[in-house]
Amino acid sequence: MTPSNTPTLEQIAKAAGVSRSTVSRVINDEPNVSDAVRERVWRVVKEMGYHPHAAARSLAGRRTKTLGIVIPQAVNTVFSDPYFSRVLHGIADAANEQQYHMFLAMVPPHQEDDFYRRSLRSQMLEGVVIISAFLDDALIPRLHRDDIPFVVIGRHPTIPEVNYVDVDNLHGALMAVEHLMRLGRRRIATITGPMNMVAGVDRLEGWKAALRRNGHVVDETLIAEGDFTEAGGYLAMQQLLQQKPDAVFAANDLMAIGALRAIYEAELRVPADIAVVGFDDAQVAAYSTPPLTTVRQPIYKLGRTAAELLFRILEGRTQAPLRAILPTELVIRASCGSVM
Amino acid sequence: MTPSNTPTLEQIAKAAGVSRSTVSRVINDEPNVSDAVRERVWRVVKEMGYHPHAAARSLAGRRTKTLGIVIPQAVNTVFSDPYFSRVLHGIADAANEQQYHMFLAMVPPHQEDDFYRRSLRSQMLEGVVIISAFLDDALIPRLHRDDIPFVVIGRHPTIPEVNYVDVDNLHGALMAVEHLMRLGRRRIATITGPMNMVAGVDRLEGWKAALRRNGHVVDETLIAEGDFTEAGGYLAMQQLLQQKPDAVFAANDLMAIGALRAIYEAELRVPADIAVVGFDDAQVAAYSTPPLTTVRQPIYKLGRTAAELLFRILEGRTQAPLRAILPTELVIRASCGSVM
DNA sequence: AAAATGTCTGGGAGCGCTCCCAGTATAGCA
DNA sequence: TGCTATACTGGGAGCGCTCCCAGACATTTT
Repeated sequence: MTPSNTPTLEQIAKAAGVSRSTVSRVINDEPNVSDAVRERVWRVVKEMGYHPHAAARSLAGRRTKTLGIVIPQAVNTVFSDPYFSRVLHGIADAANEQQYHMFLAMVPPHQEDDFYRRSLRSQMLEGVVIISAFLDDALIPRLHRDDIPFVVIGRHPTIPEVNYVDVDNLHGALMAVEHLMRLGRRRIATITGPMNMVAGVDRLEGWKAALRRNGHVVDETLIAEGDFTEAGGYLAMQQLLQQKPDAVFAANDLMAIGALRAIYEAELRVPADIAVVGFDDAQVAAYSTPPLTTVRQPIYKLGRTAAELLFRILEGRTQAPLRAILPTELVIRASCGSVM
Repeated sequence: MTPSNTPTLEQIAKAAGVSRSTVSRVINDEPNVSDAVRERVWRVVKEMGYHPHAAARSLAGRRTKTLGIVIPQAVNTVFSDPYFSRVLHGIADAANEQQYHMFLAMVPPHQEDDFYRRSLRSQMLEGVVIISAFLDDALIPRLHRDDIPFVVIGRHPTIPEVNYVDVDNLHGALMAVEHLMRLGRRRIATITGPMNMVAGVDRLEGWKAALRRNGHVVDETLIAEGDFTEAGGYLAMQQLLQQKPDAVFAANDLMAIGALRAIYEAELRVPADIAVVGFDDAQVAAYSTPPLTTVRQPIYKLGRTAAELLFRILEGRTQAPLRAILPTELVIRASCGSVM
């Protein structure tokens, strides 16, 4: 399939009048080759269009210079933002800097097992970045058991040795809710994410923490579970409207936009009657009516940092579980009522 | 790094009391192995936790069972929709069905060359899917020259032998514009995409075709070039407002949303004063105010079809340039004025 | 002066598989 | 009964590299 006229090391060696070993040294930039030889070899390499054969390399040496990226496909449908592109972008930039290749696995539900054997155990990957916020992901305990180096994007609450990168969901949510309090809101409801995702759980915790810290009681009737989709936010808001809240914190922007829709249909105004705050600072947030106050998370950085941690693990420069928590930032627009 | 206690074929063979060849036959589901032996080997394979070594396999055989996905990073920033996730999703599903692995390359601008050598020529990839709508992509002529099988997502106008998948941009745009005409609009402007992307060019052609087919003259002052971003759409619309159009066709939804913003700032109403139609049916389209009439394109299918074409090429079942044009569909919402 | 160090080069061994060919046993047919 | 077709099984060769060790030579040290 691929051009079979690709020359091998041996052929280059012959053409340059040196040995296989010397050519290998040259193309790998190793020392102990005279300048004259080095130059001659490079010339022949260019002329003959030599490209090292990846499989041969990783069979002989042990390095594949490849990292895996695992995305459970179910997650994909939940984050229907440019979330993935941006995370991948971050990983890609880090990988490129280290001359690493990226192997992408979008794992269909209930096929983790098959996939695991085919891809992860084939020694094709030096390490893995998992984009997953599912709490019950089966892959994580497995990778951990099999000693395959990996970093998860999204905190892992149950296995303490897991290396992960996450944003400070709790603090971000807390900031958002306290902002609403400062603006005089009293009955602050929340639309949560799915409870099998850390992001969902942690943002709810942030909402609760804000209430407690400010002497409010946590009123369970002001909590409605959503699923990170617009439709879910809409339904959750309809339910919450019966509790007559004067503000709502949605665990992501898409649900906040669904909430806006429900509020308008009930003929209430935002922010006059109900203030709305989202999470993510997705593109839509800036263009909704009114523009959404939201908690921005550094998605690109999340990907980049995950890859960087993985490289540190691969270089063996560290033993301890590695983790990074990136900061979030409150972006104030019109929907919370502080800008009219 | 990866568990080095992974057994090899030879070790399995010894443990099962058979030869290397027999084990190879068993794990590859080849015929000519007695049921008793087959079963015994499988048992030992499971017990010892054998997993074939990918690099060894592809060095010995010639198949890597891996396809590459190339995304010029610049494109990524232009399509800031879930576009990529969905395309990847489509490719992933097709790849999974064929037990193929996916190799992801997000190529930074001006690094095509380096990347090309490292990844594409290393015989790691059996074929490549290119997600690229840039007309001047340097990779395409190169792959073509080097005889590496590939399929491009997005029509390629200059090299006739290129295999590609695209949506019917021209017809989609034409439908949208004719829809506006049927609603009585007379001065229909357009905000184009970048002119170095086929999607941009073809959608503009569709707008022109609709005008011509219906006896209008093509008024160049009703054309403003955008860049597929919200901000670009906003600026283009501001410019177009001076021509007093009664409708505008934007080459994607994000620009349409930017146009809405410009129109509101000029204190005009949509659709009463100006009707707006977008392209893509991105998620935002349904939630803008008013909801956007738009041309839906089957993004998931685009990815899936590209992979399927590639597999057909790899199987050698075809010689001729392979291409597929997928249909678009007009989604009517409020912004065009036919639903009030 | 000989010995010790350092620089450069070549070739053997082997990574873990697949492919091919040569066997051996069993069945099928004259 | 022989002889050929057929089902299995084993082992050599080799994919294109990297790693390691040994040798040739130049340079420094005692």
